[in-house]
Amino acid sequence: MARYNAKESEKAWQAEWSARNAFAASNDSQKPKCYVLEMFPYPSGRIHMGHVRNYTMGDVLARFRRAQGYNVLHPMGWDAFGLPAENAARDKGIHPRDWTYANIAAMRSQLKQMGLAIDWSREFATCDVEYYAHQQQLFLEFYKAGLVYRAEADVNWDPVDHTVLANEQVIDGRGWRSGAPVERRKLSQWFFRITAFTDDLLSALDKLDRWPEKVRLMQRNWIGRSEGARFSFDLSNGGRVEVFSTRPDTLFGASFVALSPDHPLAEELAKKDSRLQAFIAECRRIGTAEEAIETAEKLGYDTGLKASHPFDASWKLPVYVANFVLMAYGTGAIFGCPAHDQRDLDFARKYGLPVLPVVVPEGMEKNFVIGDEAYTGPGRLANSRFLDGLDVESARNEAIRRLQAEGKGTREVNYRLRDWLVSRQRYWGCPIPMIHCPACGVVPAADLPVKLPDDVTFDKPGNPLEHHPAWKHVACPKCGGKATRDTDTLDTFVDSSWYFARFADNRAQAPVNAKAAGYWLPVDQYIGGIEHAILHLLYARFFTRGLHKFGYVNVDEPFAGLFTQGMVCHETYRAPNGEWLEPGEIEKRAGKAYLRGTNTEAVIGHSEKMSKSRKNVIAPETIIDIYGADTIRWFMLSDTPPERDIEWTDEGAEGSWRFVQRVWRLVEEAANLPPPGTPLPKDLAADALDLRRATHRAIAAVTEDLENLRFNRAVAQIYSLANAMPADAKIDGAVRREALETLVLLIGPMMPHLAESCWRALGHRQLVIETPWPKADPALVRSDTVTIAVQVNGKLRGTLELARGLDSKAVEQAALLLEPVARALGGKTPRRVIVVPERIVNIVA
RNA sequence: GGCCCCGUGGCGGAAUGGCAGACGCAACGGACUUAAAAUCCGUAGGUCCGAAAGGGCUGUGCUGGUUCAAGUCCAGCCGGGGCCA
Repeated sequence: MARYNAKESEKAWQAEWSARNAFAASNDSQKPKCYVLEMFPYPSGRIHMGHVRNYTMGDVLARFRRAQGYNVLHPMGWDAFGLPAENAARDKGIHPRDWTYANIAAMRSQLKQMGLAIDWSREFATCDVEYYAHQQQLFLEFYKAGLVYRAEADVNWDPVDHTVLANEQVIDGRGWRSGAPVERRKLSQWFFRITAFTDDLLSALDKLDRWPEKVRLMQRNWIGRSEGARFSFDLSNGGRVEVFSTRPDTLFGASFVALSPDHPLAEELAKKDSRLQAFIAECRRIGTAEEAIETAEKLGYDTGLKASHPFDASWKLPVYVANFVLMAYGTGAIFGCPAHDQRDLDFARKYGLPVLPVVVPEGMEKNFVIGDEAYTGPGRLANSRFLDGLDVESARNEAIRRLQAEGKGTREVNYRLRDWLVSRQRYWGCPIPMIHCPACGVVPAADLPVKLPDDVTFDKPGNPLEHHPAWKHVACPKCGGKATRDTDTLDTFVDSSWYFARFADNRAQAPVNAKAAGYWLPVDQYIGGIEHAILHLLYARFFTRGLHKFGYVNVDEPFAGLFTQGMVCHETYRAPNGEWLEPGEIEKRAGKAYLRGTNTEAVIGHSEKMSKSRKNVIAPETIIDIYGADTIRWFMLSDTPPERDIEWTDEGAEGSWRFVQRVWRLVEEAANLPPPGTPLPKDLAADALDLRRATHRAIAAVTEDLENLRFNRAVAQIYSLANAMPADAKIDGAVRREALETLVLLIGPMMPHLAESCWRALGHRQLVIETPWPKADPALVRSDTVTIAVQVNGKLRGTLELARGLDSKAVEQAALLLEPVARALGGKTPRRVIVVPERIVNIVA
């Protein structure tokens, strides 16, 4: 008997599927459609375990739906623009294009080794001119629709690398690469007007019922709707300043007004005040990250101006410029109520400003004082004139009503969500198709596509497009005069905001083939990492609304179902000197780890997400090389629920491998099976009936589990069916064939190569991928008898095996006759007997 | 600090309010083998009684509550994680 040769068999089946063009999706089919999509990868050069887990899950679903009779779209592409390619160019002297396409070729071949049921004919990379040309067209359509605009924006500027940094690239106030202190600069940048859809992006979340609640919550928080009031303070210099506050009820607790360092008034005052100027410059050094601003020490500069309280003109408040006030939120100015806001309190304590509580919690009317913590809870208003005695909500409404009545302000809804800044001062991205003309201003490029020039160098800091001698110089499309191209490229999140629509027809002349997209969208199941819960998904939702507006798609929501899978983790090891060790550098003996080949003990650390820095990475290609793709796929699906972090273990991999061999053995050893299609006998022996029941119960359970992406449970059900396979040939052959064939079909989506080999060995000419999903016979899933638990006072005392549908009285009688029940009762008469039909009897004594 | 999620054997984890621990991993005992690997059979939450068969008690982070019945529902706490600050 031969062991299953995974390597040979997997290669052969992959070739067979490919030759048949088996996974090509039809844009014209009578079958119901199902669009399964995993987040496309960045072409770093090799796949990692996270990819394996992600793509295995998607593949199982794609193959399962296909077997169920759906016309399945399961495509793959490459999120191919981005900084690493430029870093490679600079460090290794490889052109970003060559580096990227070489990486794509390598990863494509690795993904193919996984045996994914992907329609490779739809593949594209976002760095393909054919893709980004369309993206430029879309950019211009957004522009014409008023959804793209140019504005001055604060950016994190790295003065050494001459580039703008994203907030997450600023670490402790320094550029992540250069280590230089980051400056806040104002630059003219391109924005997508995502805030045009704020309300809809927020309210439509309620309808995304196949999204994890967690992700919807994160998006809600990110959008950050808050209700409050916008009103103004009159200033001692004759001007006025508008503030936004969610707590107008605390107005009588105000002790200062604070402006953002970027507030126009602050800048105006700074013109005549060099110390204020210096202070503002100091503030800008923090960068733009909210967290950095939040955790920095609260600092202020007293402008000397006084503001009049809106409810009492004789009440004057000092006006500060303060580093914790964000220009981007509300109006860029606040009133400070130290008693009920922590930041205001920190500020007030530092500058010796009054702290007057105006909201007092229930029962503390006599002795309420504010210490180091602001009070933000419920209570009644105090020290607040006409608001005294009201609860917070009523006081808020009343304060707004009065502000409105006196013409000082209005009720307003504010959002945390900002417009999306998409300008990046980088080469390896989609060029922004705009031209700057000294005469005509900003003019859309007329010569699409605006292609990236090939002859660029990366020896200077900054943007290579800016340094290119010729590329940016161009005639103005409007007046023909000398003009320059925009040298910025688009944020790579733009690339991933519409790729799912392009997959509907990747050769379309238009950016999106409306007919094809109308057929395929929305994506029925999108699968990816939780790290994209906010930005990518929000941008894609925004973009889809734009595409809808332009008539490319007929939905607002791109992803009807979303699933976020957990990370892949592994144990970590450290040498006695504290250095991280790779799994290959240690060996385990009796539960302890030693440096390989020595008696030096290594420290076994926590299981953590696989990462190079902790050296706990296991390369998928190594595992595929040893065990094959089916084993690694099976591992990824087993045991751990898909949304949780999974721990990779060698033992688990071996266990999966053993199961591959076991299934193969079951098929090979099956003796004297009648040919495929042999009808089942009418009368079955008891053990044959049991096997049929196990078979059909497995079909029902696995089907339900796969429908709900509960892969780990499906795996357990399949193990149970394998355990039910008889070791001998006493059971009717046709029944054993049914059980075996079912087992093979059920593993089909998970271990597709093994399934094909087994199916062939069982005498089929057809492939598993052409075979419909098995159907469970309800009569066999439901057993005739039922096990009823019998409790006395809630404690299990025995079980009854009874026919279904017996009346309660009979069940009660049978329960009372059980010997352990009688013993537990000790002669007492039951006070009450609860009979839950076909489930349980509880006797209360 | 606010909001949300999660705490079940040695481990990963099952369990529409109704038999806790399915299934897998690791472990242990046995069979096969000259031996090993592979494979097969079996055992197993803890604890106590018993020679054994078997039986008692106890058990899902902690403390209460609701219920005939709680891993599951409610309240509070402890611990871990996430998001927003």
